[in-house]
Amino acid sequence: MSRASERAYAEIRGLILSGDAPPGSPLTEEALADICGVSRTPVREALRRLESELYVVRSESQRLFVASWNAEDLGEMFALRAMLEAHAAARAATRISADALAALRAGNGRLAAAIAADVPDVATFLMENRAFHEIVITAAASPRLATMLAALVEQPVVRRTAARYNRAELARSAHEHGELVQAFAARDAVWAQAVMTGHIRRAFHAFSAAEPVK
Amino acid sequence: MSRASERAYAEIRGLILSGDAPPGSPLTEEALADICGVSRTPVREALRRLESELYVVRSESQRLFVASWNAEDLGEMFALRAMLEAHAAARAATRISADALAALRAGNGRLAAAIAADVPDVATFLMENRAFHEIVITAAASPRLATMLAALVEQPVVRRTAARYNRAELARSAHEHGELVQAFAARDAVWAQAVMTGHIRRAFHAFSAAEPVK
DNA sequence: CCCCGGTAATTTGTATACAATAACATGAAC
DNA sequence: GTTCATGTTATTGTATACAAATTACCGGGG
Repeated sequence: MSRASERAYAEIRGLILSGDAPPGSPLTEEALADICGVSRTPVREALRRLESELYVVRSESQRLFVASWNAEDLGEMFALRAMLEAHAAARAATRISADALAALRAGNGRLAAAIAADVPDVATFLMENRAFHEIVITAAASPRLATMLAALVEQPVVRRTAARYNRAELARSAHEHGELVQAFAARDAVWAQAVMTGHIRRAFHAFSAAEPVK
Repeated sequence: MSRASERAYAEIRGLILSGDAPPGSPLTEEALADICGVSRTPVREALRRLESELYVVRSESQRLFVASWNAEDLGEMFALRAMLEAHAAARAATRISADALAALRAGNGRLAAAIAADVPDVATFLMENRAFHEIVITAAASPRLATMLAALVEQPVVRRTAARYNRAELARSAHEHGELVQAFAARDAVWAQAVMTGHIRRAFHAFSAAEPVK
């Protein structure tokens, strides 16, 4: 995708992620074209992509809306994510490079230190958390798996989960990441898979408890 | 998607599935527009969709080609399919309706009878096989899971696997479907998941043995 | 013979105009 | 007051023209 449609994609995605375009709100091509400063053509391409990534949904009459979700959707997304990401962890355990493993260890060390020092910098946590999971997915070396996971993890509602952690949950998350590093170091696929399954499912339940979906 | 782009999508997809557009061959918008009898605009939309469904791949210079695969890709696709479809079977076991279960039983009965009577009608088998798996996926009631599976199962190379079965493999497949029906009737998610896992993995190994990828 | 520029040809990207379709509002009939 | 028909408006779908980028080809130089 080239310049204009790429810009439009980033712009519209930003509107959705920031909440400026809330779930369920309609998206018209012309309005978005004005906002992005391009014509409708690249906007249409961006919307197609956002649709395939489940950011937007299309009504039977071809009108587009920001995707919304209910409790059932959320449960479904996390169940799939747990399964796929645990599979990724299992693959990563036997494939991860020494460099990548070191990067995981370093990132998690930084995070643990910040938590221990009682510096609950949420932005830092989100960044480190994201980097951790991305390294694991890359190490799994399965492009289709990566694509599928991206469709789940990039969903705004899923990204929001980690932002809601309290201090105890941050510490728990960092501890689980630490255990994953151990499992990777031991090249133990079964162990890694089990830890990741629990890691994701606990994240889901902590989030559900904290922010019950209407 | 509306008339012209829908037609273009079906037309181009047909070219890929039939082999008229073999893996690796380039796809230019104008040529496809001529073939489909529409302008480039709906062709572009169709190609975007085919790209998101992995039928076509895009080079770094934005040129499109029919997707190709190697042995590693094939193994990856089947590993993912086994995991996802086993999950679908597990969900279906506790959710499937009496009607859907009856449809599975009936379809598999027809198939078993045809095999027993030594009528190896491949087209019939493919149709029944496809219907069986589709009922299971529908019964799983997880739209995201269905989308992910479709991206795998619809791949030409995957669809080809079942077409290569010999008589013994047909019988085996029908028998496994029968066991799945039993597991569903018993509402046994663990059993259904295990049977489906083996079913897909055996299909993969039978195919790999019969048609080693260059 | 190979390599390197430069130009022509091909291909994709974007903008715009117009057509088709769906949503909406208005008003008449019951 | 409700309902249905109809015209109006808004929105999406398609075609086309042109711009930008990439590729291919050709000629000259090393």
